[in-house]
Amino acid sequence: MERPLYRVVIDTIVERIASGALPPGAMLPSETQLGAELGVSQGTARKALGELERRGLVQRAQGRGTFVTVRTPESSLFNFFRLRNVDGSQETPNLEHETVRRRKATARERDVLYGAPHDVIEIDRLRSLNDGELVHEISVISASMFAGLDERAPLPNTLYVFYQQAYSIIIVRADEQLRAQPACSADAERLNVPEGTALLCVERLAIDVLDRIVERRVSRFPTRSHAYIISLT
Amino acid sequence: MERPLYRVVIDTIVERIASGALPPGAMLPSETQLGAELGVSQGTARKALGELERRGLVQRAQGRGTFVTVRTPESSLFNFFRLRNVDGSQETPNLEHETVRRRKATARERDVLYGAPHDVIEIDRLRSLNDGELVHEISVISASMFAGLDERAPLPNTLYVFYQQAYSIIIVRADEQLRAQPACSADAERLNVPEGTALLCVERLAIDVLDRIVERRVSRFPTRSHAYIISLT
DNA sequence: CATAATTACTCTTGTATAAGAATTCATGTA
DNA sequence: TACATGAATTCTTATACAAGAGTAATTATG
Repeated sequence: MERPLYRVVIDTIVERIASGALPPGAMLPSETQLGAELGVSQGTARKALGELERRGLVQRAQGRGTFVTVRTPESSLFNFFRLRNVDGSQETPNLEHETVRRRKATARERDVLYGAPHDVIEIDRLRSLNDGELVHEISVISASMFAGLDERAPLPNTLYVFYQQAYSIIIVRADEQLRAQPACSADAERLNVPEGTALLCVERLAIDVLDRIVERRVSRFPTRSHAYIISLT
Repeated sequence: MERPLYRVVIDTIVERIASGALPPGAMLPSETQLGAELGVSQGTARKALGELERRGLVQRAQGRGTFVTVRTPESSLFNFFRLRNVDGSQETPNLEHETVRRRKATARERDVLYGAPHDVIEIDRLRSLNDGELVHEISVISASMFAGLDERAPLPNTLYVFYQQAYSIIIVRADEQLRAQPACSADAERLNVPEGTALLCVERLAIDVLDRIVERRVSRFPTRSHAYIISLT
């Protein structure tokens, strides 16, 4: 079973990006150089780079070159924060409250997170949108994979950008389950809504470029002035 | 302002599929034939076909050929019906009740639907999942674009397959807004849940291959034993 | 002489073409 | 039935040329 050459090139570059050898913003070798280095033609290197561009891992511009995609707070929000105003516009949520602590993993977390960690770091955050609507998020990550993260509070607003910059862990996909649930008393107090209010509840598994489930996140929020928007293809 | 050749090829094939000249399941000309017919090389025809495959409009198999994607009830459900069991498995919903009627479009519908129709057809359906959970859907389409549809009840379970087969209208995208809302008394009666139960409310605009908004659909359902699942990239 | 505009050059990716390999499927034959 | 053969298809790789972007040299201009 032999991989095609262009796939070998893809895997090589993915590995270099995942390892941090090619950091965000770095310029990749040109098609010609890459082909010479890996012993394939320029056209084959080109095919690989095109596929990586489709995956969003690199960005290309005629005359300039190919660059590792820089995940800015804006682009990260655009991709992975689906809450929008009714007119479709987006706003950056503000951090209202944050607690970070290290604890033992639950059975479910050990099952689902990459490496079946014994200890996890739990990031509990309350975020607010401009008109006062609140979002409660609990993110759970492996303590060994993100060593020392629990001592670096306060954390940046967009965690995935931070994961990439500080740990070379690049989130490329998120699988989500959505439910509508009534607010319990704790929810009601946190989110400043009456108990029993219908909340949108999102359970997310975030997956990195090496196809590892890196984070489990549960979000709860009302949808009075905002909606979760998505495009199915 | 000149389109690249491969884009001309893409547009040509899209137009043939949208017009019904290439019906679902039809075999496309081979790369060589297509190239000869349109005056481009085999490689350029190939590039166009590859892009159409990525869009899901055609399916290709080495040694067999290229075929217009057949939208089966299964594939249509997989793409556009996001409700799944907690284990990720999918089941086909059963039709419990259906009413189809023709009426004047509301201002919002005229705004949003392609062609700003004066009259629309409203398809009101109640569907059930295996364990009894109910889903209420209201689909609204242009009466002129879907002439005679209101006299063809009962309609098939999967409308998008029917749209393609009977009207050559191919849905390729759906933009959705999700909210959590309490069940009103009408909801409660229809869905057999207590009034005030948290419901997931989905407003969908379905878009066809020519980028026209063809249908507006509003769904409401509880998420006790099922969840709306989605993968973000 | 200083400075701005132009030109030429080199590097990059984008587009187009072609040839051979791999796969599938039908058909003929033992 | 089993197997070989051949024709048709897509898949992989390679190569040539076009076009965009940046830089340095050159020229024009005050």
